[in-house]
Amino acid sequence: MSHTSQAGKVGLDAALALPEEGPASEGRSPEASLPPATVPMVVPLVVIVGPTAAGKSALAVALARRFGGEVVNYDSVQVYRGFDVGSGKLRPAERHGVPHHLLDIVEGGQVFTAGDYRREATSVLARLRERGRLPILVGGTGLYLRALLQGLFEGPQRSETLRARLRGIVYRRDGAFLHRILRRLDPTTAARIHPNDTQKVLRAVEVCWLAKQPMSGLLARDRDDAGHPCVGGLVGLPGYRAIKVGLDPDRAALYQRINARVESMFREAPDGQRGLLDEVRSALFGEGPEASDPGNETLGREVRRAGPRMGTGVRKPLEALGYRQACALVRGEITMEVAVRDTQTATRQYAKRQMTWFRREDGVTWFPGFGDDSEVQRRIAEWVGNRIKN
RNA sequence: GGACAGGUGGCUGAGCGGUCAAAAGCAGCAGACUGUAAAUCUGCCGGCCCAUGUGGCCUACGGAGGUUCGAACCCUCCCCUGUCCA
Repeated sequence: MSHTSQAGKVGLDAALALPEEGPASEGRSPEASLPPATVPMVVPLVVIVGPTAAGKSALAVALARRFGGEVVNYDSVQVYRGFDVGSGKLRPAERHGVPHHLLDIVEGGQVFTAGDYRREATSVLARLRERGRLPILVGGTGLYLRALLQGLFEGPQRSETLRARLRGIVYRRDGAFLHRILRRLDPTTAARIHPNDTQKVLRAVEVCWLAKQPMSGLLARDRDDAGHPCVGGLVGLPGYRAIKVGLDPDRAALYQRINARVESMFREAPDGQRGLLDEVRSALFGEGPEASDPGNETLGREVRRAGPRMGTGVRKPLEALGYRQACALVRGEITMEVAVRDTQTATRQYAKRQMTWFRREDGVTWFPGFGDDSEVQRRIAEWVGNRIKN
């Protein structure tokens, strides 16, 4: 099941390797069960889950200081450089010297996916293991966390060319038509995905097409390309024992915090620091590699017709909560009041979705309250301390 | 004081004699989620009841009366709100 850190890494990389490589072309002979000597020690890994604004980041820092850990981000917006205030990144001073990983690793114009995340995160974890540091995962993107902990099935990466073609179909016909195509390619998966969920239908068609086999088949595999056993096409994260902490603050209190936080994000920062609007302005109009933005107008129209899409010229993080509204505000399309209100609402809804996702995450121990409350920190630290020992 | 326009479920807003517990959107609640995920999508959404259904009952379209077999929709009066004229 497990491998040494080196072997494990290689194995993972192979497992994650992408479509170009032929199926059985591996030179390595699959070692389904490695000799015990090379099996790595199973090390603990702390995971913090919970809705936005619950104080996860503060808790992470507190735990890191207490247990000699380092923070590893699993938030899909915080990975972007230059998107700090709006994504709720801890400011350097608030990190109290604790190293943070996987922040600011992508430029605004670049696409970053769950697969990319898994690749980056596994290598960070390997490095921490070598240094004997306790990894503390914090963030809010359930899919990224799952991609890391459980793995992703071995399927093709997204292909912009194919997607462009498929989108053309959606354009000319409709989403339901694409779903009918999927039904022919892979009835099992088609049954699982609602015809209106074009984004997921599109991905499924892409997978079937590129892999030249039904996606449901890939999901049912019990052995990965390298011959290692896996479940449902997932290779998991061998060598780690996840200790999962969930923050479960009072709903009304959380919503109040969200409202207040959003409000202050939109206000110009008093102490000369960059605020949300500054971030948006520089992402939109200049400074930085992603300054010029030719095809944006045309794309805007496409976006409206075919739903939010990515492509050249569109910066993914600008579609994120708060940034989207801030853009509209900077362009003069909405007022400050509306921008704030919309962002507050959208953020509350996001928090709700996170709760739905994390509620069904396996093995989470939930704690009431906020993560920046010292009493809550103390209780959780005590509990985590016990879990690390066993 | 006069002339119009209007008052509909938490909000916006359709409906203008029966098929209306009342379109649609928003908000809210619940859920799904395997490479865009701070995304995308689904269900529920006046109350109560048998909880099987193209089910039953109650309360609802500013208030009070009236016309009608039947009214959110028509008439009368009253109370509010907006615009205009004084």
